[in-house]
Amino acid sequence: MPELPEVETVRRQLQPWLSGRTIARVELLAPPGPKYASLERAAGQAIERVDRRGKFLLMPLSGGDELIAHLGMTGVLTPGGTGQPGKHLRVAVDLEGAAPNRLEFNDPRRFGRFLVVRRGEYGALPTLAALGPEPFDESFTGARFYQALQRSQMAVKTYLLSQRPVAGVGNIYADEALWRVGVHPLTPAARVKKEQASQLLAAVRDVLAASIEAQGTTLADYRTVYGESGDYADRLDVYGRAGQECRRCGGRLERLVVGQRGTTYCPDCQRRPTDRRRRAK
DNA sequence: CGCATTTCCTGGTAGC
DNA sequence: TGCTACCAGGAAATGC
Repeated sequence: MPELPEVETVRRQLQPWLSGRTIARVELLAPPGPKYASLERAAGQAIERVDRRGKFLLMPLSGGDELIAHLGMTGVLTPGGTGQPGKHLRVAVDLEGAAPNRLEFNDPRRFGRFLVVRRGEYGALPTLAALGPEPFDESFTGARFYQALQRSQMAVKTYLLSQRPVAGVGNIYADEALWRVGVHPLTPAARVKKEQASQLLAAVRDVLAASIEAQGTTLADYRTVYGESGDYADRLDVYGRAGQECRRCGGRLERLVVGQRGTTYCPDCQRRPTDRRRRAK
């Protein structure tokens, strides 16, 4: 499922092809709705560039609008124009100029979004409006991350998934980063120590950077713009490995549910924070 | 406002 | 083989 590394991979591939291109028309094949709002406004505007914030692709348009794509779980962007439209084609963007001159958005599960807003006006996208810092922003320090964590009593994993303390971390990389620093996913965010917070931010950066280098993690649906799989799945230490052995201590990885999300962790490396109510054994 | 819960959606798969 | 039941989950909507 596309998280920051997968979206960044797609961005890097789209950028040289799409930037500067003028949109001739946009065809909406999905039922109209807020997930596909205002697409008709894009016609006649040029795509200035392809940016990314967290898991959102942001394409500022020359007429003062902005085209926003979120891949959800199963969204795939591909240069189209070949063959018949697929069963799950939701949006097709026709471009002026030489082929390939069509961008297709396929999304079997329809969790994705593909819409136009006035530039910078993210009222329809509250998560984007309240998005935390980009993890690779150099002015984003461990101290600032610690301050952000201090503001919430939520389980640290759930808080990471909210996109508020840092942008772009999803279920896979949250589990990976927490395992790397030995923090239990249910630890209240505000109880993460200052030193741990710095280590956690460093771990988030390391795992995201390594995955970007591998062009992301393909478990099922994610593909790059050119249809390739991401190779990071082979390097996952915890996600999807419940019941297998921990690569650090050799113990058995366990699965639990945190904030309605499947979570894998090592009960030996990631100790639960002290619970005062726990009875003596 | 903060946080928990529910909803959206369908391919894949386990079980019979 | 074909059927049902259930699971996966990012973000928004809803509830308290």
